[in-house]
Amino acid sequence: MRKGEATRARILQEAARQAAVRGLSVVSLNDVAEAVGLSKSGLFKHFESKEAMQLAVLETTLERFTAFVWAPAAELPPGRARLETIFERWLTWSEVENAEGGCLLMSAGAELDDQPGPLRDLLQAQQRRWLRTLQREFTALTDPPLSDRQARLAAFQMKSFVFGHNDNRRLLEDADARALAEAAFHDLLDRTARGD
Amino acid sequence: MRKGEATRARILQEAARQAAVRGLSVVSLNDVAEAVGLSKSGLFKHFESKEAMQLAVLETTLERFTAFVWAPAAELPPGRARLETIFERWLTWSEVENAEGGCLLMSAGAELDDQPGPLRDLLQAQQRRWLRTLQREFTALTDPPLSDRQARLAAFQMKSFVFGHNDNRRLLEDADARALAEAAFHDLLDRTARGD
DNA sequence: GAGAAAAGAGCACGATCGGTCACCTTGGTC
DNA sequence: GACCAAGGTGACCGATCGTGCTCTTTTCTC
Repeated sequence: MRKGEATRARILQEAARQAAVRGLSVVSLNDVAEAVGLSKSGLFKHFESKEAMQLAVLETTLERFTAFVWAPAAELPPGRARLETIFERWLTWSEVENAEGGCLLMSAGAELDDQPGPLRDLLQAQQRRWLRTLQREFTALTDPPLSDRQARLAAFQMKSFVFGHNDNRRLLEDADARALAEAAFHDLLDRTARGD
Repeated sequence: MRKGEATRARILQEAARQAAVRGLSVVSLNDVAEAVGLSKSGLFKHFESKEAMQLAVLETTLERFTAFVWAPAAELPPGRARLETIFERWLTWSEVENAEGGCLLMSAGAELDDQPGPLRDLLQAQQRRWLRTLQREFTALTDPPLSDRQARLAAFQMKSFVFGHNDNRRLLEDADARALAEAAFHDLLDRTARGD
């Protein structure tokens, strides 16, 4: 059982890597098994189907995302510094996690947005929660607190900048992607704090 | 030849539809052929390979994008109204073009960003040009004109809002996605015009 | 209307896909 | 050290993948 959990983790790691590069729905069980040093049928002792493996990949990636982006910010009190930490960690996450293939959550979002099923359901639920978290953080930014609509608008922009950063960096290969995103975000923080 | 061009167009239309839903690299020649009422081998009289077909799909989609988004704006003089038209048409494009599968250019961007080849090259080149076009439009927004850096930052934000709109609408199924994007964009126009 | 070229059908190929089954090997427990 | 379940292998299944081949039908041109 100890052994089993270790190989399961190795499988998930490799599967996540391939999913980030080729797409979550296009990972090949054969290739994953080979890379891990297993036979294809050996995989099925850890996951009852390909979809179950994809789901596990998504779950562990979501957990890693929370640990990497949210956890460090959670130690700070609500406010501007916390939001800045979230944004910085978020950008860094999308840069270093699966460095070759890019952020899995982002590519999976584009991939799953029109393919109903448990994968989409899971990602949608988490992303909705994440966006509400951001909204809550913005609400706590000013005194008196922002209106719901203002906070939603700010959270929407914050998230948009992460998407923009990702596209500029990966498809356009723009070396200034991060600087642009940071500048846009700090403008957003400034005018939100001013109460625009 | 007249006949051939017609079926070629039908093939491209169906292939684009499937590419938007399933992903550009996962379109099935069999399914495309069947949907068009052709045999699989019949496809190869119009495209020498699957990749050639994907490339043609991307090319025609890019042309349609330009015709739908840019052409109406090009009739207006540079300035705020033109930028507003571009943004509105862009959002509408992503909503109505391949309504079931979403904007092909967006999903293809996420799909191709780590897969070198002519497909990625084409999309990257066009998207870079498009972003420069937006930057140019922003430059012409104020008198005196915006600095390069300011215009780039504005274009980056505009594009980001389209990405955010797309994700909110399709994955999160947020009914307010368009309203949020429009609000964010008009704020951007306002403060850019003010010279922030 | 004859002839050539284009459009398309049908079949088969090798590869790969996710998945199953029977069998063997290892590791942990009493 | 016996035992049993967990971990893992290899062969194999049917389906589908992109693609090449030969052959027939349609369409355009003179």
